[in-house]
Amino acid sequence: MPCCGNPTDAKVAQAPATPESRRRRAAVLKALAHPVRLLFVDELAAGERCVCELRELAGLDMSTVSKHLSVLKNAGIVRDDKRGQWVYYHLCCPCLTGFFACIDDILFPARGPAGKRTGL
Amino acid sequence: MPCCGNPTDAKVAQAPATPESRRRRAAVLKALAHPVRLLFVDELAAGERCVCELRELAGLDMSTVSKHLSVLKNAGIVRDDKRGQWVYYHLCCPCLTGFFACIDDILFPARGPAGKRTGL
DNA sequence: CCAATACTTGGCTAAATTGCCAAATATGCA
DNA sequence: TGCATATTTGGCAATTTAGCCAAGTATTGG
Repeated sequence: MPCCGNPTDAKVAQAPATPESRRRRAAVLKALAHPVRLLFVDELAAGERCVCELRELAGLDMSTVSKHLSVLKNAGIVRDDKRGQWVYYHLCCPCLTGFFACIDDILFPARGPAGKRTGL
Repeated sequence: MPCCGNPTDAKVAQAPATPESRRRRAAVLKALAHPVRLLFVDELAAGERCVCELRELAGLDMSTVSKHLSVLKNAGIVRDDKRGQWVYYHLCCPCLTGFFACIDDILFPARGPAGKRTGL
């Protein structure tokens, strides 16, 4: 069972958002809001990876990769697991696929004109 | 029918992400990644609102509110509709409720320890 | 123990973000 | 027309972000 269920189940009837819940949700969104971090999330959806694998995938400096991963970790999106010389990262929540389908509906609406937007 | 369907339907079996799709998804996430903009999205989920209503809700300068709305608009999340003296904003995509349920599963995992995270 | 590999942290710069104020634009009413 | 209200835009200061390099820590192999 995916952790998010589907939009018609009980999860959706959530408590009203509060300033605090919005602040925390914004923090998660902000952590995801970078192309390189989305790349890592995509990759980790297929299984755990060590930092050097992700470094090669992204083609960035190891320190940059490490900082991106710490952003994801602090947001609760991934966890790390040090085994010997390597640190392996994995996703905490498998729900992100449905999540991205939702974003893509904003990007590529199936129905009606999108209206004008810039720079997306 | 919600625009996003549920995680088990065809929407989820999407084309593999590309650098471009990640860039665009990141842009949507970034637009949502602010507490005030989440407040507006919550409010607009109940129906259209004019800028001055949102201004009062947020307690911010009108110019600040206008800029937040333009961020949401440029990301394709809301549209505006000028009627007389007022500009009304409304959500483009009703899928955001399920979307937030997914974020909340990261924030409040139902199963297992969350591991350490900071500053969320 | 020493060197190599894996990773993180600190520091720097350039760029982006957020909030406000002030000014410009648009609409409606008298 | 002329003023008030609604909204957007420009500009500024403070803060944050993203990338790199350099330096520090940890683990393995010889």
